[in-house]
Amino acid sequence: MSSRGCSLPGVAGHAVGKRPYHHGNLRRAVLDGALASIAAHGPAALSLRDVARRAGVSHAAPAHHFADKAGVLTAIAAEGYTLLADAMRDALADSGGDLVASGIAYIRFALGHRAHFEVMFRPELYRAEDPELASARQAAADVLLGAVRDTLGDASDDEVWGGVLAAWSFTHGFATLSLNTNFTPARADDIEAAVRQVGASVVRLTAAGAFGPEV
Amino acid sequence: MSSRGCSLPGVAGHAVGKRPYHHGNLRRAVLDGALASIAAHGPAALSLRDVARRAGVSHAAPAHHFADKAGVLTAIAAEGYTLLADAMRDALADSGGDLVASGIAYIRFALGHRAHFEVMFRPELYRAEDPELASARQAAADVLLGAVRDTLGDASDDEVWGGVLAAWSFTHGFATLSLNTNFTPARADDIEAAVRQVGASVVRLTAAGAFGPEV
DNA sequence: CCGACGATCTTGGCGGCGTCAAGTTTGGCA
DNA sequence: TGCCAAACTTGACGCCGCCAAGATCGTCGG
Repeated sequence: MSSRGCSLPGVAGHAVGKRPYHHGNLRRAVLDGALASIAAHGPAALSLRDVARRAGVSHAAPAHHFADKAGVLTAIAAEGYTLLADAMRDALADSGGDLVASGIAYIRFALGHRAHFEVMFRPELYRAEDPELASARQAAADVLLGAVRDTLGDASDDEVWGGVLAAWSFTHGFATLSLNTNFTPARADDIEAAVRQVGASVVRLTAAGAFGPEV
Repeated sequence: MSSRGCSLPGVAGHAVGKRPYHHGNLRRAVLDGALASIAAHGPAALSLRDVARRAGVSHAAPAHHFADKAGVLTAIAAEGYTLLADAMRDALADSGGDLVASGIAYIRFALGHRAHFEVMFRPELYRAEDPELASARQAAADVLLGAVRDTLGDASDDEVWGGVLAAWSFTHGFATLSLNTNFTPARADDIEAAVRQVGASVVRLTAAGAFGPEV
C-alpha cells in the first residue's frame, strides 16, 4: 500500500512519466506547492492539507502519490541531492576541476533552492533509507570525493577523506549560516566574490598557524 | 500579557528565581522536557501537550510561563547561546587563545547539547527579536570575533570579518554535518583528534592552492 | 488574624492537522 | 462495450496549538 504511489512513477524523470487523470500532474503540483511553502515558512510549518487546497484537490489526494508527509519530504530530498550533484558536476566541468568553483555551486544551490536544501539536511523529517534518495545522495558524495581527490593529487584515502571533511564542512557551514543568520546579506548577489574573499582568509589563518603547523 | 511569564524570572539565573506553587518549578520542567523531546525527535515533532503530560500538569499550563510554543523555543535558543558563549570563552582561556580549541568547544557543544543547537539555528521556529535572546547571541558572536582578532594579530576589520566567516563556517559546517549525517560517527568520542586531522587537511588543501594563492 | 489579590494551574472548547477507510469518477485496454 | 485499476473524494478519528473562563493557593496589607 505504501509503496504503490511512490514506486510507480519509476526511475526515469521527475516531471513526466505519469498520465494526467483528473488533475493533470498532481505529483509535480504537490512537490512544487510544498517547495513554495517550505521556502516561505520552513519545513516544520508544511501542511499537506494546505498544499492540496492550493492545488485544487481534496485533502487526502496527495496521499495517493506520496504515502504520507514523510514521503513528500523524501521525494524533495532525493530531488535536491540530484540537483546538487548536477550543479557541482557542471561547475567542476566548466572550471577544469576547481574545488572552490564546486563550493560556490554548492552555496548557490543552497541559496537558490532553499527548500530542497533545508529538507535534505533534516533527516528526521524523511525516510533516509529510501533507495532512490540513498543513491542520489551517494552520487552527490561521489562528485565531492572526486573533486577533492583531483585537487590533492597523490594522496592516501585518509588524506582525501580529511580533505572532503574540510571542504564540505566549510562550504556547508557557509551555506547554512547564510540561510539561517544575517550573515552578510548584502553580498548575496555576489557569492563568488564573498567565497573567494573568505578563501583568502583561510590562507591567512593558515599562515598564522591557526589550523596547525605548515608543511 | 505575553511578556508577563517570560520577563518575571529576570536576568539572573535560569534554575532559581521562581517560587514553587503547585508544581515546584514548572518553567524548568517544561524546558527540560522540551529539550529531551527535541533531542530525541527533532524540533518539528515537539508537542507542548506531550511535555505538559510528562511534567504532570494540564495541557495549558506551559502557556503561563511561555506565551506559546515559539516562546519555549525562544527560551531554549537564548539559553543555548549563553551556554555556547561560556563554553567557547572557557576553551579560549584554558588554551591561551587557540582558535582551534574554541572550534572544538563549539563542536562539542553542538554534539553535547544537540537540542539547544538545533533550535538556535532554526530562526523560523522562535522570535529572533526577543531582547534576551539577541543579547545572548551577540555575546557569543563577540567571543568568536575576539578570538579571530587575537589570532590574526594586526589585521583590518575586513580581514577579521573574513576570518570570522571562515572559522565560523568551517566549525559550524563540521558540527552540523556531524549531527545530520553519518559523518564519521566512530570518532565522535575523540572530536579533538578529528578536528585537528581535518585542520591538517586544510593546511594541505591550502598548500595545493585550493583556496587561492598563498601569501 | 483574615480577607482580598494575583500568580499558578485546570477545564472545556475551537479549528486545523495527518492519517485511515470506504466510496466515486474516469481513462484505457481486452 | 464492459471491466479494471488508478486517481481522487468524503467522512471520521485522535492529536495538536491556542483561547477563555474558572478553580486553587501562597502572600501581604489591614
